[in-house]
Amino acid sequence: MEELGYKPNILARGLVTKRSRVIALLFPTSGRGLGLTELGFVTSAADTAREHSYNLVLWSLDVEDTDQLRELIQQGLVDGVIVMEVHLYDPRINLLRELEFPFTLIGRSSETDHFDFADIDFVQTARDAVLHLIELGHTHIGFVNHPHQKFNTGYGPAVQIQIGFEDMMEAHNLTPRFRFCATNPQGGYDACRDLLAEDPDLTAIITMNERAIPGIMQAIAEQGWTIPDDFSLVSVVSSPNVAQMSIPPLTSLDAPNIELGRLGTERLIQKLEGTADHATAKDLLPCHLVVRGSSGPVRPF
Amino acid sequence: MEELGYKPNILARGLVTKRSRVIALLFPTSGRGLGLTELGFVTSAADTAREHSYNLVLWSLDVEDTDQLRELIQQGLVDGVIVMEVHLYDPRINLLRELEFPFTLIGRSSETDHFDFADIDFVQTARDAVLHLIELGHTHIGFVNHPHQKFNTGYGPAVQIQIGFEDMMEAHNLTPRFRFCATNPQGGYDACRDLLAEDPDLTAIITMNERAIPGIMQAIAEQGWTIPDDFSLVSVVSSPNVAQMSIPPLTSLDAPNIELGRLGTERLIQKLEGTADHATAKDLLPCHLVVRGSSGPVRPF
DNA sequence: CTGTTAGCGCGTTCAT
DNA sequence: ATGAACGCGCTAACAG
Repeated sequence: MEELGYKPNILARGLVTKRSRVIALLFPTSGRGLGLTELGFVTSAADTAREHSYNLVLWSLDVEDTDQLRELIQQGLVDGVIVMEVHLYDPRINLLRELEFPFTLIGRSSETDHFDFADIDFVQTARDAVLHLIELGHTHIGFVNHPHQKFNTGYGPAVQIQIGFEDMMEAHNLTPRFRFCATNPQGGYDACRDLLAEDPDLTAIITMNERAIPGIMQAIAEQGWTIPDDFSLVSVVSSPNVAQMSIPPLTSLDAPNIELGRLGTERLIQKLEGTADHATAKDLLPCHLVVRGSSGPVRPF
Repeated sequence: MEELGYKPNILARGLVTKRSRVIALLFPTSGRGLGLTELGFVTSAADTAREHSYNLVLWSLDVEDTDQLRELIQQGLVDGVIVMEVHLYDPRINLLRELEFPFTLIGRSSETDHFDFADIDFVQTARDAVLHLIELGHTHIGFVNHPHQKFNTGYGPAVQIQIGFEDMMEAHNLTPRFRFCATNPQGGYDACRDLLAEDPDLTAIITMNERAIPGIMQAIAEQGWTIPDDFSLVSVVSSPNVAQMSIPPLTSLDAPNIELGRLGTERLIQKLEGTADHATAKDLLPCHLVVRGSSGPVRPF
């Protein structure tokens, strides 16, 4: 036949096999949450798809925009979707169920039992952060969360991580103090000062609000304190790049974003190929503790 | 016919029209260059594609991996590609030309005349940065570049921006001083100290090496200087998020990444639809100057 | 202008 | 074993 340079047309193949070997990554761009962590999802999902001879398309749809999602799915281009930035009550999930369309989640919804997902183990992450500080001798530890509104609307990470924080503190007979906080330096500054007013003996803060960090550090500096000699700061669910941008570089619990992207993608492909286990896959991965320069032994009295 | 719920199958359509309405974004993941700026390319390319009823697939191939690129193109899934992270001598471009496959560049190659591209106007950006500082009264200004090796291998931005810096300085009868610099805080620290040793009267530094910034700030602080009162720092070709993470927030020239992603994508689609102008499109966009807290009037002697 | 038909490039089935 | 024919779902070209 054609000895050289023949390549099957993937469209024609897809037309007859009913399988395009294309999957979509659903990531809302409007959610303001597009950071390095999300970029890790995207790149690792793309890499993983390629390894399995799949193509990954990007659908940057708003979470609420189920009309367009339905339309895209019905085009028939993709075999399944990976959902990012999952909300507790996520209209996209209802649609996918209704259409009986294959999907996996990166993140968790409210009906956690019924779906496959890969997510950060926020509770464990909070515990690891607290434990790290306790081992350094800290007993007065504060937590700076996301804004109150996010917590109230059931934003999973904000809820979960606070649970982990409170659990671990109480398990050690320590008082858990926390503040909600706007996602900007001013918010961090205010939250930090509030916490110090509530407990002047505070020697450490854990936060998962990256944008608030400069403000927190500012507030600490204004106390005349130096990090990490006088005060410790631990960033949780962050990305290495931002941790390394601070002075001193931040001790952090880095999000397992590469692993999560890979897991979500592989699981979806398994479903499509029919090689998945029967049980739904629930992968909870803890963050990686990386001790950099912002945490140290508690200051002597 | 079918009153409700009929959607054309896009694969079948593509098979007959010879146009899948799918385009690919080529972005090398191994290049270590995956930052917020690149994320902006990806999201805006995806958004723009969607607006024109195109799908965007992600091909995270290594720059050198032309074999796999050829294979993917010959699959016939995509109508054209957008090339990111363009190298001056980029094997991908040769392949695309050889295959006569439609493409646009985000960035520039050596044969700038023959291809469509959208890129940052680095020369103008450097000039804007210098001008900003000159207007503040600074006359002793240093520049911290990327590593020497990147410069030597013809990494476009590193070359272009230095040209702009030197031009503008000499046009004002000022001495341009610069250092190459490893992409980490230690590199920034060393480069800053070198520059200060060479010219103790230095009052401002421009850098496009984001990772070096903490080190630069550290070196300034060790001089007993405060930013922006005693020393000014301007970050060029950066992204707002990192500028806002510093204390004080950095005056920066933010990359026009959204616009670039949009331009590259629209131009490719125009080519595919045959609605493009005959002339090759060369879009050079300057960065946006955003004055935050790291630049101020030169300190009095 | 509406209705019919051919064929895009494959995988699959059926016949040899 | 190898080979011919059919059809996936659509658009384009053509006939009425």
